[in-house]
Amino acid sequence: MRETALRALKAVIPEAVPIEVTVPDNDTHGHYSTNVAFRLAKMRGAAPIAIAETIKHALLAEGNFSRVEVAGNGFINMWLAHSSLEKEIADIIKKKKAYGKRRAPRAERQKIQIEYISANPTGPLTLANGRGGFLGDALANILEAAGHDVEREYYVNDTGNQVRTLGNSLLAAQGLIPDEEKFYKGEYVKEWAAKNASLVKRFTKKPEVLGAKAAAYFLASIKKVVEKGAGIHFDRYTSEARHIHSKKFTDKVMALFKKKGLTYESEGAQWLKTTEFGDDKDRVLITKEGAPTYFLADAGHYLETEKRGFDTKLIILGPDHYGYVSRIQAAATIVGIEHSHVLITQAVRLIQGGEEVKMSKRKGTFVTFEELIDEVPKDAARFFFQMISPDTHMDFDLDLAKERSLKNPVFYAQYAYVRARGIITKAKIRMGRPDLSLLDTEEDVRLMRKLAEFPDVLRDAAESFAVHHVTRYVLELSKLFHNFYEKERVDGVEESLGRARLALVTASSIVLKNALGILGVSTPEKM
RNA sequence: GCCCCUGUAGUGAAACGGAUAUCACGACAGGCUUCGAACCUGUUAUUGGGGGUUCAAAUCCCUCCGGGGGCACCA
Repeated sequence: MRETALRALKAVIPEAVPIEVTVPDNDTHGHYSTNVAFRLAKMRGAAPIAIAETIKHALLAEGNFSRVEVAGNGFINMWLAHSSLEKEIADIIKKKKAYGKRRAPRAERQKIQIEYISANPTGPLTLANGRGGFLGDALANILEAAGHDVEREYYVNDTGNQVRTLGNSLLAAQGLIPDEEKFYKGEYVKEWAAKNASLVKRFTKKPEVLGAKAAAYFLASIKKVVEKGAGIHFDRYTSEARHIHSKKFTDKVMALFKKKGLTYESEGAQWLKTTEFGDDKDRVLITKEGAPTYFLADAGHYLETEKRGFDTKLIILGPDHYGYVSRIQAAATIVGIEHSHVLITQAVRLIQGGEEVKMSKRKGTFVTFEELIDEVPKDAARFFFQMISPDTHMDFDLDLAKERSLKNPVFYAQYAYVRARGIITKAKIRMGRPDLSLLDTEEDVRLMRKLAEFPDVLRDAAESFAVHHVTRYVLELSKLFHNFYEKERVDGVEESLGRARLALVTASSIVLKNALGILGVSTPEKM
């Protein structure tokens, strides 16, 4: 809907000035508002107010707005004509599930690979993994709705050091080899080792094989928790062993680095000149023992992604990977990925009995993602995590989370949907061809406007990777719907008005369902 | 020491450089003969301190104070 305002403004402003249109929180500032007069003031050498007045008259002549006002020092506030809102409501009812989605124009459309979680299969998922998982899953939905081609990827480090360490940890847990500081210590290690005692014993001399077997088991349980428990989906589980090493992508990317003259040898190791791409130091690709580093394998993975035709790569990492960002961006640039974004989610701290517990997978002190999903309903967990910005540091107390899940705003939104569906299924009248111009109370109009915002919200969220904006939108829409519900009725009013209201309720139920669907939250018919 | 994130009502959070800083929970006072009260209506903040840039700063810059995280030939 904001497009209407943008287009109208572009038509009446000859200068190539960036035009911003905002949706004010306050109705007295219009449906849409722009500060463009301030921008033009310098260019035209005139007062913002005078410029705003000129634009105002041009907009009024244009016809999409019922009212245009100049306010403050030069804001231009616009009120959409009621007929524009009516058209939008009719459009929602017509498009149903597809409302809000679009096919991006060819020039804008990107082939995006979004990678999230990618936790090593050496144990259960942590809460931080879950946070990234929820974010990635919803973001993938949002990017898809914005018309891009999206692949959801879980990159599995199923080979190398950490798998051998897992194998050794299992051996140590059974007392077959001496324990070491770097081994995984969690209960899950002891449990698995005890349960598979004979297998562990058989591979005493081959920790990497044992580790691989255990990794396969842990990956399977991760998949179960993620896909079934949390509703987080993936299109591809990319295996480091099978997709990267077996296909020689480490060799290929190494060759590419060499060809570009970006490698050198020092102290017996092979280095990549990542400093030429903004990193604070160069990074090792091959150790002096001749082993490829994790970074080289990751670079190979990025090359594989590029070769598979992706022009955009998005990766969601936890805060422990912060130091990794600039080197992975360097690799992305070198292998030729056009747009590479690294999103860092901030930490989730664990609180128990009012005190912080240091979470460590290695030491085994953490609440697993599975525990969270078991204790807190999936919808509540998703909504809670997706309501806040990934930059926020979270303190997490499982007992509190259980208690809070009862007060979770997700029910507020779902209840709005239930109420809407209740009205629709119980209505004694049929919508037919409603006369939407009858929707003229404050509650009607505010709800109509909020509904019409949905496509704008999705586009903004896609551009800024801001999942929580969609969640906030759902709450705002729910609030307006509850307000409408309290004040206005479908049943028991004059029939033509009732039909128009039924259309508005129908449109509300559609948008609520679509928006909650993007967030991966269900819309029950009854609660 | 260097780098990233962060400091907003009692609590947890939101806010594209914009106008009267939103929302939830808690608290207090009210509201169901009518489409489900898991709802609605009211009451509570000069955004950690100090400078600066701007017509306009929670937002950008500098500085101080306080939190969280990262700085491996580990993953």
